[in-house]
Amino acid sequence: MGRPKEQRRRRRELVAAAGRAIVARGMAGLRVRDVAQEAGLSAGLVSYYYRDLDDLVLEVHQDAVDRFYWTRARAAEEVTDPRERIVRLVAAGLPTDADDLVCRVLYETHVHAARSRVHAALMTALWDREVSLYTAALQHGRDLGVFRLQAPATDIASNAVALEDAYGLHIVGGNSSIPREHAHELVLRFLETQTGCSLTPEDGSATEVSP
Amino acid sequence: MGRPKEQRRRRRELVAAAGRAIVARGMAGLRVRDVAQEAGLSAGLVSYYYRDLDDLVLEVHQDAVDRFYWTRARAAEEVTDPRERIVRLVAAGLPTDADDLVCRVLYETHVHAARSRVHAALMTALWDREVSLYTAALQHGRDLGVFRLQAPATDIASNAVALEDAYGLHIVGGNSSIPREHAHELVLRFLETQTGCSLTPEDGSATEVSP
Amino acid sequence: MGRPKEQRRRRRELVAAAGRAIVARGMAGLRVRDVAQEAGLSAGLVSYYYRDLDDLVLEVHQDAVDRFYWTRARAAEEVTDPRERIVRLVAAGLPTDADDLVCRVLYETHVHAARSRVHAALMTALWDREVSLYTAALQHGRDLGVFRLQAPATDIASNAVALEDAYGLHIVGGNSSIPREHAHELVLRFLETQTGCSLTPEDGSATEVSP
Amino acid sequence: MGRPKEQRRRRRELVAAAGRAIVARGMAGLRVRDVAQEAGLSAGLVSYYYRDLDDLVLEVHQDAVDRFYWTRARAAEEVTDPRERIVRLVAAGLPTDADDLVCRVLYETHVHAARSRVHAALMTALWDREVSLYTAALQHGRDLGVFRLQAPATDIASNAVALEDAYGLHIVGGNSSIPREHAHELVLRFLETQTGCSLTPEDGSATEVSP
DNA sequence: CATGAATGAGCATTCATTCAT
DNA sequence: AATGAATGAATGCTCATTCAT
Repeated sequence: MGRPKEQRRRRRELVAAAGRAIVARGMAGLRVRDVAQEAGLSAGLVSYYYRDLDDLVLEVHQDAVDRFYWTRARAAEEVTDPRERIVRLVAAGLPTDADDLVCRVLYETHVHAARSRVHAALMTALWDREVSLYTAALQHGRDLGVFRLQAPATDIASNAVALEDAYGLHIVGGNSSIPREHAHELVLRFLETQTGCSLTPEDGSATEVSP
Repeated sequence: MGRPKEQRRRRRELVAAAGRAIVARGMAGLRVRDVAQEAGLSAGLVSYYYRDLDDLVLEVHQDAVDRFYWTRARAAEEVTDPRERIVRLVAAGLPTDADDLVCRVLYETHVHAARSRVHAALMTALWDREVSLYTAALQHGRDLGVFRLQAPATDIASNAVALEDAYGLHIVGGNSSIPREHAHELVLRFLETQTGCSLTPEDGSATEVSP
Repeated sequence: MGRPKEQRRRRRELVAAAGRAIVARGMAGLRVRDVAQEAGLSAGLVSYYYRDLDDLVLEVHQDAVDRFYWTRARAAEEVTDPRERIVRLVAAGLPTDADDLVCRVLYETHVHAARSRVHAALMTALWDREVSLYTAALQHGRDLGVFRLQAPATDIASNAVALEDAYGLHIVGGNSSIPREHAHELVLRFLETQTGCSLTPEDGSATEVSP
Repeated sequence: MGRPKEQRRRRRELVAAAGRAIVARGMAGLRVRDVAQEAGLSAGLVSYYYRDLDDLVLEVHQDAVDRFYWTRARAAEEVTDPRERIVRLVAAGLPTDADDLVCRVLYETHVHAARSRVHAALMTALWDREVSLYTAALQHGRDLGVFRLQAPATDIASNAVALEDAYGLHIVGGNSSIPREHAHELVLRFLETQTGCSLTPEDGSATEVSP
């Protein structure tokens, strides 16, 4: 019944609206009304498309995970130099600012994962994919002889992703002791020591660190 | 007017109950009823003690911050050896398990900080205190000649706290790719490379890492 | 957006129901539930139409004022003879019986006026309009030479309205010493002495009072 | 049990407090809490003295009736001249101002009489006593040859009391078209025409009205 | 497809009352 | 005698949902 094209469009709108609503009201406080208002629709229509709010929330999480992952993956793919690739991964791995929508949705859903198996699974999946991204870049650099890794690639990758996660949490949370730029520096310095390679992005000529 | 002793006792009970309720239902979904039920009291009595739920939530956050910080500070103070001190800081900095109450409350309130100045301030304060704890321990070890720091003490401290924050988030969130033990290892390995010092806790005889 | 016709009908129903509820429970004791029950609707719907009960109460007052005034004005207009007109004004100015709905609503709101500027204004407005009605009728009779007024027309009018107000209050209040018929007599006798004109309605031939 | 003196004192305090509370919140909206707060006591104690609020309200009504009646009776008794007596009755029959406590209580209870037999009886009793007061004064003046009554004494008395009741209602209700002074004038003018006797209180020498 | 009307369940809150002190 | 603690009932309100249009 109806045109499936319209259906899909509406659902995409609702996912976007729900994301904004979650950011505004908090995951656990999400109400059908909020989604409707964000979407500029009636509350009844939201129920019409999503019988269960949890389904909608799940799609929001999936959507955020995809957006976040592919943004980073694409950013990394755009360059071949392993140093450049790492620098780009870090840049795309931190929230652009305290209002970064995708990141805020992800933190909301991540904390919510403590109460939901499905969301825990999505969180785990994103983690694994992010670690893979870093691992691949690190191994690539090592294979090219650019990086001299001080630890197993997956360990370095894990810690890099962890640092991003933590600093991201504090950035969107408004921790005044950690400006985004500072966080950015700290992650890069960490990777420099772990790869034995300068990753200063400003001068454009990332060079090996002399011992 | 009444017995202030009883008042304070009740309020402490309610703070504890509210913490459990927040963990169970989520920060934004917290209802007076939940707190009352957790405390085994009537809903009316919760309103009687806390006209505004926000006040109660704030006390929960403060309480969690204090508990978390002092547990770590005390754990660190119990030993004088800088290596032991670092090891203890890491152990006390990660959730004991996925159900660690204080940690789950902290993650709930941290994400909520994105919507509340006051909670952002509390989160910032905890961060600063944790970084100080690590910084002091690192400087102490350096002064004793045990640590050869590969970066400024505060930078290493920041990254250490960040790693704990992130791994803690994934532990309580049920990330099956990061068991607590693994996270523990990763943080310690990070600190070993940054301090140039073995921090293996098992054998009890932490020794310098030979280059 | 919806059918305004239906909206207005529902609101009129609610005003009527609220009037009955006020009479049954008293102005200050009015509850949303009472209105809903009187209207045979759910309590939620009352809130849906009137966010604030005060707004509904205000409309009830306005409605009662209008009904009361226009009933009297129309009654007076139906006849041209000034004596008949006065007689009709008096008859329409007293409650039909102790259960007269409009009158009971008016007394409830009048007493409530002591606590509310808005209701005081409505009460004043009704008073002024009633006095005007009598004043006009008295002047008309005087101009025709039927009445010989013993005092300024507005003074007589004021006192006539006051007598109705007081006797009406006692009639709806169940004062057993003042049956409606007696009150009616007393007001008419007062007006006979003030107009120097017989106003006996029974025999149908009101004649001048001989001095 | 206990000292009955204290009991009676407390109950008198509560009656006074309840009167103030009724004026502030309205008869039907009266709550135990309001009485307690007005009396500066705990809510539990009000329940202790008056198991049923209706009993307290009844005493408030009785108290107001007594106060109102005896204030007038005493005012009238203080002078022997029938004109002076009438003038004093009128003065004591109108509220001193819009906040006149006894009068406001009486109007609250009078309107409430429409819902309560007992209060209707009290209202009737007050009415009868007031009419008696006027009737006696009028007959006294007539017997002395000072008044030439234009109607039966009880009829004039009834109308006089009615005028006071109505103007009093509008005065406490805040009817801006009827200042107290104006109401006072209108009642006196009415009585002058009915008694054929000047009742101007200002000059101190009330004299017969020449026809 | 989309809305406003309408409901009932669930919520926080307020209240009168009871109880221990 | 008097109070504050504590509760359960009741109230108003908000919400998700259903339905007619």
